[in-house]
Amino acid sequence: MASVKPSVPSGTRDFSPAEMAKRNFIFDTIKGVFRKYGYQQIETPTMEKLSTLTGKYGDEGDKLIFKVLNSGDYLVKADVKQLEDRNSNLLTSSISEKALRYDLTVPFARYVVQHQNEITFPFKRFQVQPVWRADKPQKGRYREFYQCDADVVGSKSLLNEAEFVMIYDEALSLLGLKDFTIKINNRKILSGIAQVIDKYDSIIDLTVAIDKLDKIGLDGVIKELLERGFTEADIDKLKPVILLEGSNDEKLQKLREALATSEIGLAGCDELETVFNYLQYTPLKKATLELDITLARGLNYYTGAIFEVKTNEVAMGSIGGGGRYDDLTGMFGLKGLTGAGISFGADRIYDVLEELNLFPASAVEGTKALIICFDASGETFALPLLQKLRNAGINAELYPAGAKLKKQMDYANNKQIPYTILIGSEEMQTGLLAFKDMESGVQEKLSAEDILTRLGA
RNA sequence: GUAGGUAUAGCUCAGUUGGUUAGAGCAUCGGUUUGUGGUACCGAGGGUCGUCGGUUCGAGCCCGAUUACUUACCCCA
Repeated sequence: MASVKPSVPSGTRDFSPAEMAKRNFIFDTIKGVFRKYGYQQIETPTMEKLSTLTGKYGDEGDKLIFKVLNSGDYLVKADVKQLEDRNSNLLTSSISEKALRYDLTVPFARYVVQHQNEITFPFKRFQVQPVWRADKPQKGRYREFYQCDADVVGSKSLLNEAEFVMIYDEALSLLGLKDFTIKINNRKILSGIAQVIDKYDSIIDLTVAIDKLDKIGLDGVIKELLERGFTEADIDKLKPVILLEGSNDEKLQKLREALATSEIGLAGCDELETVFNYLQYTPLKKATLELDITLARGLNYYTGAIFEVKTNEVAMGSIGGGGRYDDLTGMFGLKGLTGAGISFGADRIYDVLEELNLFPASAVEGTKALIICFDASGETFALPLLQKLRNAGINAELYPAGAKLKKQMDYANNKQIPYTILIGSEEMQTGLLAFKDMESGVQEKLSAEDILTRLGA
């Protein structure tokens, strides 16, 4: 049999022990903060019914859903006409009924509707699981990646929005970031702007264009707006709003003036002001909260607040985002439930922490002590000590089989084990073991009890 | 979907205008050293040069196709 060169599908990755330790540091920190704020963890299946997912992410999104082929002889049940026509799109529905989860929000909505009688509202849940997208991978963009979501359904209160800001602030501060900006905007303000220039129907084009301000600059935005059918007069009205400056309060003030004729726009201003007010009572640790009118985000289902988080320490896309979406569960037949949520981009946070060298040494909790025997006769002597170490909560190993010392030492070095305990005939006779600090090379004769003490037991 | 780039040892990559037997570093294994690792030295294993076809006396190198990977755009986290 020809051997196949081992590799993983593009856009997916293996994670080494060292990487997993760092990833778990991120996940554990974020989960801890979620729990602290009263969010409870759920998980949903890797696969959802295809019908649950289709139509929720727009036409582009539907194409990016990984479909799972039906079990058994799926072609028997395939639609003959579509098969002959080579019509992949239509054929899909007759050969695939399941698909990989595309995000955590839609499965969550399904969960809420399905379990509505068991849930006490407002329901605060968090979820940390991988999602899959059949996208073309590129830098910082994978076909399998993790989302860390916290959402609350069944509460219109803007306290939730304020709490999201606090969660971002606390979690990212705990991860070691020192300078990051939580950008906040409100979909209603964007609607108001579109209303004021009388282009309410073109709100998507409007937001897609101004969202790119920091990427392509004002001239680029103007060009894009012109291409999308906006007039010079529209743009003249837009400019002062897009280029707002000053403190959040000053921006709000100017916005109220600009949006005076738009009821919905003013409602958005009111909401933002309420959130800002709440946050006056809970000072932020490291985050800067910034009202950013150009923040639109691609997701069109946001109806109120919109969040995006960026680090100011390295050049990197957003490391978190979220917002409020009314009628989250409406697509599954449960009307009138509002939801709001945030998400942490764990993979990007990883890159940021790596670049800034912010992973603490404690994140890598490997073996602390390796017992090395000169020959197999030391093994039975070593076992009781090994158990004592482990009972004391010290990660410890006994090198299996009687390998040469060099090999055992190399093993300790490669695994970055800081201490070795050497056992030979002399040690077994005297009961004093060779305790070696692998970094300094210093070796001492210590009793088992002293070794336990030295290792902090 | 659009447009580029790359493909040679387990990994990272050299390889001259096309010319004998395919190169290095790292990694692995063994030895110098049978009670002591990191450093050093010596040695070994490991390749259908992505695949198929073409040009040529001769192709890792030139041409075409194909596949995989990768980068940017659209979009997204």
